[in-house]
Formats: sequence, structure tokens, C-alpha cells
Amino acid sequence: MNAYTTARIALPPQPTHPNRQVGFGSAPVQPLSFFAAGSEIYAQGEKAGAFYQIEFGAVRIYRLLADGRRQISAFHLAGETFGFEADTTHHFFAEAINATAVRTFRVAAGVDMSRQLLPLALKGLSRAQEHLLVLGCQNAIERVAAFLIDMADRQGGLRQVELPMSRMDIGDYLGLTIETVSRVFTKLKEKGVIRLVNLRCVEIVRQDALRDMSE
Amino acid sequence: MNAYTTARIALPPQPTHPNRQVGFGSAPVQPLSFFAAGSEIYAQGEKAGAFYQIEFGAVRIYRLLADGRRQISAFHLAGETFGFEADTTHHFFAEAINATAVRTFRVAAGVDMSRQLLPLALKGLSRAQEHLLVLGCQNAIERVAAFLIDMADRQGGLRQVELPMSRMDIGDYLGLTIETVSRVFTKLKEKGVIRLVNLRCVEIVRQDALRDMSE
DNA sequence: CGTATCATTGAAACGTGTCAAGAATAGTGG
DNA sequence: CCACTATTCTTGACACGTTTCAATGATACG
Repeated sequence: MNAYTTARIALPPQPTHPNRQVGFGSAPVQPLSFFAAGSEIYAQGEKAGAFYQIEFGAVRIYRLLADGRRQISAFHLAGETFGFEADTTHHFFAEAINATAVRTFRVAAGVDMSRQLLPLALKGLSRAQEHLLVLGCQNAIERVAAFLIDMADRQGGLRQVELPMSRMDIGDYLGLTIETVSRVFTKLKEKGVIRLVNLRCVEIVRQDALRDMSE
Repeated sequence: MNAYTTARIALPPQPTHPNRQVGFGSAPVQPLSFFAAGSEIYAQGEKAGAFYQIEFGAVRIYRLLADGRRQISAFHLAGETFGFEADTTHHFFAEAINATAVRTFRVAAGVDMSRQLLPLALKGLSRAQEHLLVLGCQNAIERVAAFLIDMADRQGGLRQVELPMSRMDIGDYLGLTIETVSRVFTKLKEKGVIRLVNLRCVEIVRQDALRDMSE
């Protein structure tokens, strides 16, 4: 058992269904599936064959190395889509970060979804490549800055940015330790670039400065 | 002018055409285009709208940061396909590493290529995500080991692996400096895991050991 | 209110980067 | 074909950034 599988519940709309078969099979209506914070949406090695759109909440997509190191390849927020694979098998884990609802779209055998999936795949590819640039070239400050800018943009460019994930998640996404992430937040705060409204909410005080830092 | 744009020629089959319009427009036949070592196939910001299959040679796909740092997001070898984008614009540079010939497939306006492109996009996504794991979690030795294993697998799993790219290219791909790449090669050599046949050719002496290292 | 979890901060260790020199390789012209 | 030159690669010493380890502080939960 590891820290990522804790599943606590206390949710918005409906009671949560840890059972992730909810909504599968009944093709036309695509009902919602609910996931508690930390619960698994799918696992590496499982059979793929559906994609998921987030109604509310947030999801982390990750892989594990044999020794437990974790790389989060993407976060997905409300409105975004994830879960399609090159293979018929999932190569990643998907977990709800918070209380999350997803709409599941099963791909029926024999039905060609290329037209719908290609833009999603290309979007994912584009994001992954952007992330490669960050991990391959940038130092801790630049990585955190890029992350905050990205989160802000995806939340409509508001000054207040919600961070649904923990420092550990951010670290595993950016290839840094939680201590380094924490130190960078402190440094950005000291420079007056951001303000920590609370642990999970950042106010971007000087967006220009942050953008400069992110490259 | 930078080191990456040197274009020297002395080629296999036909005379090289530095003009990369060769083969475009003439839809049905898809003739070959030739590129000298270091020459550009397309640039960031250019209009996209085609994809390319490598007949022979090797290609690097990369982005640049404002200060000149370069992230190579992928290498492509003979038989592989690259060049499609989420957007109508290229977000990357593509350069021939060596003397290279590519077959260009123009996507005519209004024609739906989703069915053909989706598997390619998913393959690219899968590769990018694998690479993310390497850059996000692994140290220098693990990165180089993973790189060599990948190159070996893509060349049919032979003991002798050709490395068409320079140490600088490898470094920019793995998020390391050329010095670190060089030191890791030396260390792997000392451990008897690889043998440097010459600068651009590695013999994998103990594949098991290398695979262990790559994770 | 007490306890577990998560985040911050500090000091020291480690790995990789930087800078500089020398060796090997490839390309050029006699 | 050989020597000359430019480029690329290797190696070493040192600097720097990030990680590790450990302790303290803040926050969420029962």
C-alpha cells in the first residue's frame, strides 16, 4: 500500500461510487462515474478501450519505475479528455486527485473513432512535447514557473490559480523533490511574483515576471 | 549561424537536393527529397500540412529556447514517420542528421487522413511519454542506458548499434551535457557493458546489464 | 482538541554542469 | 596519399544546483 491510494470521501453532488464500472456498457447516455480523492480510474496493464472526459475534479496520469519512482506525465482538469492509448492496453495509471466525476466514452469494437480521437491525440502529443522541453532544459525555478503559467492558462488566465494536487504531485510532474518545489514557491513569494493564498491556491502577482522566468 | 546548420554533401544514391520543395505538390507519385547532413527539413513556425517517411538516413526533431538551449524531442530512423502537428503550424524544427532521403505525403485540403494519422500520432505520444519518464526520473547512467536500449531495439536488437547522431545531439535529447554523456560512455565501457567500435557505433556486450541499468 | 499528514526550512552530500586542456577523428588541399 | 586544420570527443578539477536527511511548523481530520 502506498500513499497514493488513500481514498477519502466527502463529496459535492452525488454519493461517490468507487466502482469504476459505473457508466460502462450503457452506450447511449454515458452517465457519470465518481471517484474519491486518490482512487484509481484505470491501471497500467488493464485493457483500454474507452476515453474519459472530466466533469469536475482533477486527474493525474503517471507511470512507476520498479523502485517506486513516479513520473506524472500529465494533469487533467475539468473539461479535458484522457485515456486513449496506442495499444489496447493502458501503459499508465490514472487517479483522481480530488473528488472527481468523469464521463466515460466506450469505443465499441469495429467503430472507427479516428476522426474524434486524432485531435485529442495530437493535443496530448503537443502537451507531452512541451513538457519534454521543460524537463530536458529547465532548472527548478523555470519548471515551477512554467507549471504555474500552464495551470493559470488552463484556468482562464485568472490571477488566482487553484492547485488541486499536492507538492509531491507537482514534484513528480516536474522531476523535482517536494523540498525543491517548496523552496521555489518560497523564493517566488519572497520576490513578490506570487502570493500563497493557501496551500492549494496561488495568486499570480506579477504574471510578466513569471512568464519571463518560465523561459 | 550555429553548429547545427552546417550542410556538407557527399552522398549515396542520387545527387542531393537542398531544395526541400522537391516532391511536393505532385500528389500521386511522392518522389523522394534529399537532405544533406545538418540541413533543415522544416522549421518552427512554418506551415505544416504534410508528413514524411524516412527512406534512409536519420532526423532530429527539436525546439529551441530563447537563450539557445535545445531540446531534441525525438530521433527518427529509416522507415519511421514524422511531421504531423496538432496545429497547421510546425512547432518544431526537423533536421537531417546525416544524408537523408524522405518521402513526403502532402495532406490535401478537405481530405480526412485521421485513419492513417491516428496510429502515428498515438505512437508518437507513446514515445514522448516514455521519454518523459526518462527525463523526469532517471539519472545520467539510466538515461544513456535507456537511450542505447531504445536505439538497439529500433535497429532490430542487434549487438552493434549505429548512432547516427553526435554526442551533443544525444546530450540535448537526454537533458545532459556532452561531457556527462561522454563520461557515461566511458563508465559503461570500463564496466564491460558496451564496447565503442567507433564514435558512431556501439557494441552492446551485456544487454541484460544495460537493461537493468535503464530502470 | 489531539493526531496524522503534508509542507517548510536548514545543513550537508551528491551528481551533474562548467571551464579548460588534450586526444582523436574527419575533412581539405597540396 | 599525406599533412594540416577544424571539429568533435574525452578527461580532469572545481563550482553549483538539487537531493537527501532531519527537524520544525502548518493544516486537515476524527
